[in-house]
Amino acid sequence: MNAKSLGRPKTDPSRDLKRDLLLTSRQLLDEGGPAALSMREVARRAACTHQAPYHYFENREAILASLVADGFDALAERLKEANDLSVSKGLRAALVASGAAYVDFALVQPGVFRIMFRPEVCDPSRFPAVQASGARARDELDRLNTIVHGNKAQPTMATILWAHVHGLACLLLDGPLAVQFETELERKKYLRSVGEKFADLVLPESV
Amino acid sequence: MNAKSLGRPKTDPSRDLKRDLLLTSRQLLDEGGPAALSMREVARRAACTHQAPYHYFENREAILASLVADGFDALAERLKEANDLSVSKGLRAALVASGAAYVDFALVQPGVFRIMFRPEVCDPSRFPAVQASGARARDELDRLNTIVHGNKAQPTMATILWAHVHGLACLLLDGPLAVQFETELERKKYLRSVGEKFADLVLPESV
DNA sequence: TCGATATCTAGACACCGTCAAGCAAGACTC
DNA sequence: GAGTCTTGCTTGACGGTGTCTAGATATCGA
Repeated sequence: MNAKSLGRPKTDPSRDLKRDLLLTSRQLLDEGGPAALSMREVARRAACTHQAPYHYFENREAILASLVADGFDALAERLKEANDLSVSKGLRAALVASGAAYVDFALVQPGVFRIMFRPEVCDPSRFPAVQASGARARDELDRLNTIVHGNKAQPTMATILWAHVHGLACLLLDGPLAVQFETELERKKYLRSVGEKFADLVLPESV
Repeated sequence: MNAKSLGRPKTDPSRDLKRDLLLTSRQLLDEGGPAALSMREVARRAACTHQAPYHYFENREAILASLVADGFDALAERLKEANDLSVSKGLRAALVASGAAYVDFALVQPGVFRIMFRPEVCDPSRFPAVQASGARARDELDRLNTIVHGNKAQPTMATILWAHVHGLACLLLDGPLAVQFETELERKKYLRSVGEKFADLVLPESV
């Protein structure tokens, strides 16, 4: 039986409910965090009954897991692009760009970023796709470490790199840095100087 | 009217329901995150009706806010003790101890730590006590910055310090470092070497 | 004795996630 | 072209949730 050709095609082929549900979910997540993402509200906004989402997602956590996996993929992609700068622009540029990419991702997709490291919201051990995408992001940060330190790279240094960018993103999203800046320009300027300062610490010989 | 002397004293004076509710809440938070903290479950565990908690807390968020404020106070206290080491043991010892104190706090009170930087769970702007306690913790980290850098201290450096310890705590609690270690001893050893390595970066002259 | 007040209890409401059942219609088999 | 399979939903129900409203009861000051 060819599953693809069976069954009723959508009455409105221009509509993709699954995609709409994911878009709506991301919106709700950005607006009010995971607590604001209810199956019934998602359904209401996507203009379907409260059970329709269960056709595409086993349960609420499966929606979150899908968003988290996509989030890690997007983050890995951004980090890869930043790391690749090392070829054309050198170590230091790659280091600064990676930090900026990580923080920028958190600011652009705050709702998803906030749940990406929260096992009680979405437990990676129950979603292999989340684990795989998470590993991809992690690999890029490890790669940054070897780019910066070459064969002298140590795991402790990779941890320091990740802790720095992750902590910075958290403080900017929800911590004291969230309310400190009047304009986006100010914030970017400050972030840039933090990035440069951190690069000075990690690559003192290049000061 | 002296509000303290009015009203019915507790039938069982050895019982302090408010305290019990807070203890129970912290337990639930550690067990399953904020989603697991329901007013009704708190009431059940504290052996009262589902409405009794409302006598002491305006709503669910008020319980969380109380825990968060206490959490920031405890964190500030730990950081203060670590910073004070600078007098007897020097800058570097204070720097390493502060990082260890921050991370240790997150591991000892994971449930509370996880919601301390999550405005959608507990919005500081609605709870002045949370803001005040949060500022106290922040002040200690700023103080660490001036201890380490003296009159050359810059805000960017304070941000780097906070981002480092906060990121480390997050990665350890819920990130990739959470599953990496077999024993607590291994984890402590690794954390120690991360702390020393970070101190090397921040205080290169003392290497 | 009599409110006033603290400390709760009891019931109701709307909303939540999700289980169970069913229905309409295109695609395939014959 | 009838019958069956399958998809993509809809409808209804259940027990759980936060919280509003309305008491109930016990102890104090007067």
